[in-house]
Amino acid sequence: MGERSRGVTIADVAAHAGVSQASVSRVLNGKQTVDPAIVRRVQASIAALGYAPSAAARSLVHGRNDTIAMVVPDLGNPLFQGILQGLSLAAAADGYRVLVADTAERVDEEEAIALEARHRCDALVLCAPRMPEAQLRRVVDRVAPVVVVNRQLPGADVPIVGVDYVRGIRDLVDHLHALGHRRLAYLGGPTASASNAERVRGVDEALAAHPDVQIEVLPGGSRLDDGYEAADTVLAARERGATAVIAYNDLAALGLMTRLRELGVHVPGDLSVAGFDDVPMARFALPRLTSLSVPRGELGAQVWARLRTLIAGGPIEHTVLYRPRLEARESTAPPAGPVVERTNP
Amino acid sequence: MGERSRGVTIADVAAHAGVSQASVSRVLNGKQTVDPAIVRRVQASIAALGYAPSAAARSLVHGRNDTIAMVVPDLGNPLFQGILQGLSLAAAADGYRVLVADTAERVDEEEAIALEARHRCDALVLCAPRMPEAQLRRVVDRVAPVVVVNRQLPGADVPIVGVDYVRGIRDLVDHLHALGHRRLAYLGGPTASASNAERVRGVDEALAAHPDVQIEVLPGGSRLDDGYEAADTVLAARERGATAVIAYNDLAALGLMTRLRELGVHVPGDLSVAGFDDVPMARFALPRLTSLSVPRGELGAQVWARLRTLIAGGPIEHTVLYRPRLEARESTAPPAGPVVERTNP
DNA sequence: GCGTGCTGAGAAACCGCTTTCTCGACTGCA
DNA sequence: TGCAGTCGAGAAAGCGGTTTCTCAGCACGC
Repeated sequence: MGERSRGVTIADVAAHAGVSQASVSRVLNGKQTVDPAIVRRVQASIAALGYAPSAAARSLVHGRNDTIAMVVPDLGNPLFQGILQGLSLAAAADGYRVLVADTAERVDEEEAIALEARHRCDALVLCAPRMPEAQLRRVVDRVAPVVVVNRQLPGADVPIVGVDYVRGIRDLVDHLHALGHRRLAYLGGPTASASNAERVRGVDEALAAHPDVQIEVLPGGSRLDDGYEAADTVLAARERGATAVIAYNDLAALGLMTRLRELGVHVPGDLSVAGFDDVPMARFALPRLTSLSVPRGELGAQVWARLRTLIAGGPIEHTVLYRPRLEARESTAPPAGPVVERTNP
Repeated sequence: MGERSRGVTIADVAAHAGVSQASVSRVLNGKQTVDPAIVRRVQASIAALGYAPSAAARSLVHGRNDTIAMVVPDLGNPLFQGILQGLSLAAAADGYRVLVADTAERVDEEEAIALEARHRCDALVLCAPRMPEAQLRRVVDRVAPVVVVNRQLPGADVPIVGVDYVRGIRDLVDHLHALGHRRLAYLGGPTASASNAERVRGVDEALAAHPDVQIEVLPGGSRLDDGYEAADTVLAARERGATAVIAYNDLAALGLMTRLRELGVHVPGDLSVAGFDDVPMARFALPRLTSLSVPRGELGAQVWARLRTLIAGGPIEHTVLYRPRLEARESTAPPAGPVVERTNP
C-alpha cells in the first residue's frame, strides 16, 4: 500500500536512530514513557527518512483497519448520497473512513457484496431495500457489527436507523385532508422496495384514521422519468375524482409536475401534488413542492453513532426512526370546486 | 477486521485438513499444482470451519489492498457523485473498492486528507478544484499513483481526466451567437475553483472568436440558492443589454430560473438561460434547460482505466478531456426585439 | 542398479508493526 | 552497603498470510 517512500520501515528508523524498533513504536504511539532524548532522536530520524508506518501491518496486528463499508443499491439516489455524506463526515471525525459498495440494484449479488465488503472493513452499513427479509436477517447475523438503514427487522439483534415513512405519509394525508381533499392518489415507488411498502402502510393507516378519505394506489417509480410518464395514470385517477397526488418521492413528483404543466394541468389549482424527501430542488420547483423533509446527513451521522458504539463493544442501541417534517408549500392547496367541509360555514 | 468467524486462521484449516499451511495457501490461490486429494480435503476443511482469509494479512504480504481512495471537496456535488458512482462500478469490476474522503471544502486540510487516504490505499483519485497549483503538484508527486480530475497541470507526471470547460463554454456561446445573442452574461461559480477559471477562459476565447459579442462576468455560485439570489444581478445585466445568461452550472441556472419566473421574467422570451452539467433535472425544468452534457459516470470509468494502468506499472496515459455535448433546449431562444443580424434579410 | 531431473509438499523465512517478556540500571529504604 | 522495587529499553514473539527453500519420492536413462 501507500507509503510514499516505500521501503522505509520501522527497522530503518530504529537503525538510523540507534535504538530498537520497540522504542520507535513507543515514540510513535506515545503510550509509554520514553527518554526524551530518544524521543527526539527518533522523531528526527522519522523526519529525515520520511517514514510513515504501514497501515497494513498495523491492521494485521490490531485486527482492525479503521474503515467501514456502506452497501447501497444505487449511489445515484439522493437519499443514499446524503446518508453517505453524513456518515463519511461523522466517521472521519473519529478517524474512520468509508468504503462504498454500489450493488447497482443487483439484488442477487447484494449478499456476496456485503460479505466481501465486510471482510475488508471493521463494520458495515447496509442499505438493502429490496433484499428479502429472511436473507437480510441471515446476512445481518454474519456481518455484524452492522447497522441497517430503512428496514424493519423485529427481534433482530441489529441497530436500525431509518425514516418513519408510515408516519410521514400519515402526516401528509392529514395535511391534505385538512386542506379539504377526500379522494387522493398515491403514486407508488419500486414495488419490491421496503420503504415503498412502509409508505403503503402509511396509506392504509391514514385510511383507517380518515374514514371519509379514499386513496387510490397507482404504479409509479422513483425517478424523474417515472413521474413524468405516470402523468396519464394520474390524470385518469383525477377523472375518477382524485384531487391530490402523493408521489413516492420528490423526483417522481417533480417529473410528474413537469408533465402536468405541459399538459396544461394546473398545480395545485387542478391537482395538488406532494413528494417525499425534500430534495433541494423541491424548494425551487414552481410551484414549490410540498414534501416531507428527511434529514439525510443527520441520518448518516446517526448511523455512525450506532456503529461506533457497536465497534467499541457497546450494546445494540435502539432503533431510531426520524419522523419526516412536513414542508407544506405551494403545490398543495384546497381542492377546487365545492369544498366538502368547512369549520365555519 | 472482518472474518465472521474471527479466530479461524489458515493454521486451523491446515491442522484440520492434516496438511501444511503452505498447501492451504496453494489451494486458495491455485497457482501451483496440488494433489487433487489434498485440494478436496482442504476445501472441505475450509467449508467446515467457515474460514475466510484475512484481508489484512494478505495486504501486508502483497503490499496492496485492492482499494483506492477518492478525495472530493463535497460529496453533495452532482458531478462528483456521478464520477464516484462510475469509478466505483468500474473499479469493482476489477475487484477494487473505493474509499471516499470528503474534505468538506476545507482546502487547508485537503493535503493531509489526501496523504492519509493514500496511505490506506493503493492509489488515489484527486478532485481538488481549489487547491493552489503549486501545492497540487507537490501532493501529486507524493501520492502517486494518482489521477487528477478537472485540473490542468502542464508537465506534471500524472494522468488527468476532466471536462473541457473551455470548449463547452465556447460551444455554448456559439450556440447563443447563432441564435442572435450579442450581449451575454456569465454567472460565475466559486472564484477559487479551477473549473470556474476554465469556464472564464472559455468566455475569453469566445470573445476572441466573436468580435461582435460582449460577455459580462457576474459573481454567482454553484448551488441552487446562489442562482436564485443572483437574479437581481442578472436582471441588472439585462438592463445593460444582456439577452442571455450562462450559469456556472445547472443548479445555479435552475435556481436562477425559479427566481426569474417569480419575478415575471420570461425565459427564454425575455432572457435566455443556459447551464452546465446537464443534471437530470435540466430536462424536467420548465422551460427545459439548455445545458452542456457531461458524462459523469463515463468520467469515473475513465479515471479508473487510467488508475488501473498506473497500478499495473503502466505508463502515465495522456490527459483526456471530455467535450461537453450541447443539449439545446427550450431555455435558449433568439433574443426578443430587433435581431442584430440575419443571414437572409 | 544407481545417478539425474522433476514434482510436489512441508519447514521456515518474511511482510512491518505491536506488545509482551526480560533484564540491566537506578532509586529508596533499612 | 545491600536488597527489594521501579523504570525503561532491547529482544523476541506474535498477527495471518505468501513465498522461497529444502528435501523426499518417483520416473527415467544409461
